[in-house]
Amino acid sequence: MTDLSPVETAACCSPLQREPLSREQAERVAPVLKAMADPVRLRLVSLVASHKGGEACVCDLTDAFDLSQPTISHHLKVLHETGLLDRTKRGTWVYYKVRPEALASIAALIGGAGA
Amino acid sequence: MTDLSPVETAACCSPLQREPLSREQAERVAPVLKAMADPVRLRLVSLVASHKGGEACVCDLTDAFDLSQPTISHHLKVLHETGLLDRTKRGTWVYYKVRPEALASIAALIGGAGA
DNA sequence: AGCTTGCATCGACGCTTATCGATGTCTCCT
DNA sequence: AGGAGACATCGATAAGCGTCGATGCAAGCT
Repeated sequence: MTDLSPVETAACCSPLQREPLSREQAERVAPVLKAMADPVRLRLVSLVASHKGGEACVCDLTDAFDLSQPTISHHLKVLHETGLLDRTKRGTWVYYKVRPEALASIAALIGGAGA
Repeated sequence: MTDLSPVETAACCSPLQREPLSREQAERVAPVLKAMADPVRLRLVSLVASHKGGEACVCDLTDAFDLSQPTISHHLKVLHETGLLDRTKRGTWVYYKVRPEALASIAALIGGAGA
């Protein structure tokens, strides 16, 4: 019981087009997709990923939106709890970093062709 | 203005980790992810994809769930309007078929590595 | 014509969620 | 110690969404 994050439990499914997803599998995968199914969170992931060093602090991200700081913090929390973003605190700042394997496993699930 | 479906307008973005998504791009892509961010719809796509001939009629799908027929119909409508599923009526039955390019473009957007 | 079957649409209900302002916590600086 | 800045948490509100039963519509059968 190492308490896997949603994205980790989602990694162990064969591609969508390969064989039918079980109910349990679908219920584990859906939250991960749901975490990305928001314009703000999509941009957050994208901003963090393409930021210098592959990580960004909250202050960098907050400036990119016309949203309040608590709202951004909330979205980052969702992405972190899902296992899509890593969190590191250094001094006063908190840095977020994408987990490439997470995105890769989702992509494999969705786009995994018959091959 | 050939009235593109969401998934088609979403196809023309570079991968998430490549460069930051614009607000407009994010708002076009999010609905597509949202369409897949549901356990039932995930299973529907998976069931249709792996069904004989790559297509399935609604009756086949309804039997796979403990949900009412209107509910399944609603989910299929969402998937169809997003451009993920094609719809064909033959006689009394309606057949749904996945659009592999749609899934592929989403996968490319999410998992498109730096390479 | 009338009935039956397959699927879509409608209206309603309850739950989830995105957003905000206010507040709390922690760290750094003076 | 005290103040300031960075980020998280809380409580509230409004909008969105999944689900249902009831109904509508079209195609095939008797």
